[in-house]
Amino acid sequence: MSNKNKANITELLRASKLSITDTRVKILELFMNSNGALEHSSFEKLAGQTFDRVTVYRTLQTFLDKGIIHSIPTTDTSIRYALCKSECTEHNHHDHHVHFKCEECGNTICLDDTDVPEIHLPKGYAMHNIDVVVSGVCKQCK
Amino acid sequence: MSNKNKANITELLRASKLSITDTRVKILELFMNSNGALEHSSFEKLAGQTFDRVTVYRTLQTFLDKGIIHSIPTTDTSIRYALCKSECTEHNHHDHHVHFKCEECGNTICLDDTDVPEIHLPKGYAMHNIDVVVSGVCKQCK
DNA sequence: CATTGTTTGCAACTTAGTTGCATAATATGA
DNA sequence: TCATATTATGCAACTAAGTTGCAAACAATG
Ligand SMILES: [Mn+2]
Ligand SMILES: [Mn+2]
Ligand SMILES: [Zn+2]
Ligand SMILES: [Zn+2]
Repeated sequence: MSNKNKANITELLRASKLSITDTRVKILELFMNSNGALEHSSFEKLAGQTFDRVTVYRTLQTFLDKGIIHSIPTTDTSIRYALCKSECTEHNHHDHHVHFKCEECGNTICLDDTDVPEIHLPKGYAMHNIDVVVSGVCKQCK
Repeated sequence: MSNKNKANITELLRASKLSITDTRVKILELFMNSNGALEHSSFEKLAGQTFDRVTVYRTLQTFLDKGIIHSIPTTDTSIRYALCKSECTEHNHHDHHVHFKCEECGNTICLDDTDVPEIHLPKGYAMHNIDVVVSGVCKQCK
């Protein structure tokens, strides 16, 4: 982990008015060093260090609340989490990108450059958020 | 439950080469009488009758395998299930519709007439399935 | 209606997620 | 830098979710 990233993390936490703790820094490092979305179990067995399950749950919830990470829906029992872009704030998320889950390697990634197309709901429905999850085979697994 | 629906259910099970059992019929009745997607807990505490949790899990899995129902992804721990349209078969699902989850009433419904728009993935990705889940406020809750 | 294969329910288990509370760590400002 | 107030963490104990093996019950078939 570079010093640059360490500084980023500190800044990110400060900007969200969160105190800078070991767990939070380590979990953010993990996010930054991974190129896919992470599921809950990834955090407990992290690099020698063990984090209490409860702390991980609470940390992820805090990050969600603050708009630091977003969650990606699944039909199995493993919700995934990924870092939000810097434009996301506590009350205004901008995660309008598509998520891709590879059926081969199981990896889930954010396709940041693939826009979510417009959806026209029937009359009477108010839209707050759209989640698009595409499954298939990824670049690497082809 | 009308006789017509009972006949439909029997036919549906037979078409999928599944034997006609109490649990399967009751769970399909529940689907047909509900206008939203159902989560797992809905099935256990059904109308006086109690179903074993294990049986419910196995029945839903069987229905998924046979293309009788489809699952709707969530970011909480309550995957929802809904009946497939008749065109769905074991190896060829046609669930290209949008799902809507109301943040007020919690209800999840299939917007059967709202098509999933085309998505253009980056080069190298093969698409098998698209899930679109919109959250917001539904007709009734407005 | 007897036989065969499938489905169910139970027990026992694993994994996931929650809550309360005492202790430890962080932020702040004197 | 240090004392204090505030917040985060870890532990214990719990509830909920999901899985597996196996014996008994049931449905399909001729
Ligand atoms: Mn994402
Ligand atoms: Mn649907
Ligand atoms: Zn892959
Ligand atoms: Zn509603």
